Amino acid sequence: MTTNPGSAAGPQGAPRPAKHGGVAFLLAQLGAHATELFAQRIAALDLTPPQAGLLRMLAATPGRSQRELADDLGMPPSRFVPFADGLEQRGLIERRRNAEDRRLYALHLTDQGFALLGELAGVAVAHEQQVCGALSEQERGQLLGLLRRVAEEQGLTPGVHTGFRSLRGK
Amino acid sequence: MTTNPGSAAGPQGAPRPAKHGGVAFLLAQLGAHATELFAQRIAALDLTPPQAGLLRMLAATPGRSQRELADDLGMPPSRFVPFADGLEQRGLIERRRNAEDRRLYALHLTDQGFALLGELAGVAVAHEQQVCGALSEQERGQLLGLLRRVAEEQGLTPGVHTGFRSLRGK
DNA sequence: TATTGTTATACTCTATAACTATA
DNA sequence: TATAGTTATAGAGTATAACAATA
Repeated sequence: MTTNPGSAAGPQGAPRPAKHGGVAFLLAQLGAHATELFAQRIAALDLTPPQAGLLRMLAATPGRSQRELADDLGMPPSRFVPFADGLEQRGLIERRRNAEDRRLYALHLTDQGFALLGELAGVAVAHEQQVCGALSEQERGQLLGLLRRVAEEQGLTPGVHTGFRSLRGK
Repeated sequence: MTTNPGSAAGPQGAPRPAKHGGVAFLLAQLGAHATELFAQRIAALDLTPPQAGLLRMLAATPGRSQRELADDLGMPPSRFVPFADGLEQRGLIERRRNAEDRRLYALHLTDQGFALLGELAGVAVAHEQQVCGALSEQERGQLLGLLRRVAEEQGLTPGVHTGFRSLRGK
């Protein structure tokens, strides 16, 4: 179809400069940016975003099964295995057998895991500062409130997100 | 979980429950979420987020070289080639030779490309509504203002983001 | 010699689907 | 029979680097 339809903003008329983006676009853009900055920071701890995510999740609710955790992280169980292996070999997490149902593992942080999580918290603070540098303390609170409302309404689980598509730091 | 072995709360004291996230974390979480919803919507147009991104970029500033565009999209030139091929074969964009420097192509939208961009605009509106459903009109404006300030201070180019890591819609 | 676009290739990542052990 | 974890494997996606044409 060459003749076409549609919108007039074509070859001739001034095409809307694809306005530079509404809230949704800015969220996507800033989200990717924040994720990238965070990935760079935690690379110093030899961690990737999904690894940091698992450590946080295990601190929040220890003893969960691999399948549950894999689901929360948005990865298939088969991928979770080598993913957890890496952290276990580094002594950051450990797999304990569940006595009641011996098919399941119960994953826990080790002392080393908790220690690293502590460092991670420090990094997160610096990261937050860097990202929010443009805003006053008050505005930061305002933004936080709005984002929380949106996140809740969208049905997102606090503290976890399945958006870490790649396992590599970047 | 039953026995709940060991301390649920870390080696000793209660570890901060990895608080559910500051501004930076929420941006990452919501950004990934918004990107996913958008990808699902434009799949109906047989487009992926980076493809939609290129169409927008070509509407905003036509005639740019492949290398420039590839850089903006965060992909190596070698990956841009088959990426552009797909859109060209669908008649959405066209490669014109640059008379001044014949090494370069000048990429442009075709009429079909403009038409599809029009449809895309409609989708974007619906997407914005869905993501901002929790907020009043006023709050939406407030959020938009805050996000723009952050984006600007972070040095992000309006309208483009390199965060589309994968070529597939998802 | 440097740069744009292209192709070739090797490598990583990923999902799917078998396989085991428990239930 | 169904489920958690694991392993194997084939396919897709990716970057690196060589190449051709132009500057």
